[in-house]
Amino acid sequence: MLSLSCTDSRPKGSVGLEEEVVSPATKAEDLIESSDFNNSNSDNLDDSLTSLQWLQEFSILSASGRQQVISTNQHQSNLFEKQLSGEAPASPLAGDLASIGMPLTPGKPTATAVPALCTLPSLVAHGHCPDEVDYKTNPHVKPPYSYATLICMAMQASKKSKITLSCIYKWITDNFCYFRHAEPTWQNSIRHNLSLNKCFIKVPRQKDEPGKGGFWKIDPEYAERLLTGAYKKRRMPPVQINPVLKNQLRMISQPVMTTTNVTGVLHVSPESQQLLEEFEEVIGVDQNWDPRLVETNSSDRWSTVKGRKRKQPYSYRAGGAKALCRSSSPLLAMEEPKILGSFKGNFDWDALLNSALNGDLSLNEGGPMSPITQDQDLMVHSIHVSSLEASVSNAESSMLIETQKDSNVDFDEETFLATEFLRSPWTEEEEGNHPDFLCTSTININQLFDLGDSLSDDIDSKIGSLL
DNA sequence: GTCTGTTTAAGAACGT
DNA sequence: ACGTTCTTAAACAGAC
Repeated sequence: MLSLSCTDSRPKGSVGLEEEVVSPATKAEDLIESSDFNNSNSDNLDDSLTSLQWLQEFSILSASGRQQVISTNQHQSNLFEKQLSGEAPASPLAGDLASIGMPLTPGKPTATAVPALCTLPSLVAHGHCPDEVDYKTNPHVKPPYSYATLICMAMQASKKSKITLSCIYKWITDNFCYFRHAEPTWQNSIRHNLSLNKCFIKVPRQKDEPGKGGFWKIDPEYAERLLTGAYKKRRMPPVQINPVLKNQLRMISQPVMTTTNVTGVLHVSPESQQLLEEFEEVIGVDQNWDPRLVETNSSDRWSTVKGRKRKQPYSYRAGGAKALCRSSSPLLAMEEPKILGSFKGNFDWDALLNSALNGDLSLNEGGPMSPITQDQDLMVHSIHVSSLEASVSNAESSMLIETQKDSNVDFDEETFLATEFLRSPWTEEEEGNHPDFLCTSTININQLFDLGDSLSDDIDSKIGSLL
């Protein structure tokens, strides 16, 4: 059986960190030290179990057809029970499959009874579910993020206003195993993106600063522009198997069947929240920004480009098409905090949800942000869900529903993806303790539908009323 | 020589 | 069909 390591090999073009730049690893350590990343897996598991992210998936599925995701099997049931009882799986599924060279193609049927693992509702509806894949350890599948997004992620994770190219390389290779094994041509693409993408500004190195190259940061002017405009998104890049390993993947012949992922988890640790807020501060995000209040005339929105002179045979993100779907764009990454900012507002998500569901899915008696005791549980159509983070999940679940039903809001599922990433950038020091974004165990939505079609139809009808 | 940064070109994928 | 976004590849120049 194929077993691959992703810890040593680096592209020959890999570079080391410069001293003056705080490495992502260092910042990750800082984050770990100050955050609940120190929590045990079981803690994360608990969080995942308490999340109402399933509701988001539920709403998505209701809109797109639930049949595709409903399947039950004993394995899933057992896993679900284990999760409920606090017994975490020995290892993340994605990692397991990766360790045997199993190409994880999000959204495609796989043969084993793969539990529906998905903390990224954003991609579920589109057949992509990065959470099936632990990109940090899986060298086979190219992360479904654009290079610009990766750069933004690196910048954000660094918690610095500026970051060097080498630091970007470092962060990407540290956090995406694919790039450790890939040909270093991706670095060229990174540089290409930095040069051409208007989101990124080069900050020249001071004369007294040793080292090569300059620094890069996200253009605040561009970010500011985003405040008055909607983000533009693009498709999710197709799943790409690392060509270096492609041949090895052929060795794997066992067909696998997986259900489309229908569950998800959102965690917002206080530290991650702080990180996000710092990021917002850096890019000047208006905390009161409300996507619902933004007009959607994208052509006007993007008619003025930043004044920075730069020869650009073409420019990223200058277009005005109403592309709102799947992209992993830096704009998105910058836009998401704004969207989340609106979620931080006083909107009564609880009231919305409760009224929408006629009380049948009364998720939170105390409102989105009301404290919930450790032992307080949620009963969702007989599905017992402990509610450690029910408040947050509830708010965000409602959020999705709200935005989906509001046609004026170009809210995209991937917003959740990048947002969640920004909220919870993983750390490279926590190999065994995967941060909440990628490898969180989740509730199996199938359990929810075991209740029977009649009940599901009832739920569908209620959810449908929201859309 | 290596790294960094810019620029051009081509093509794929997707939306309109 | 066309435009946009994004990726990939390549060439080139300057800095270290």
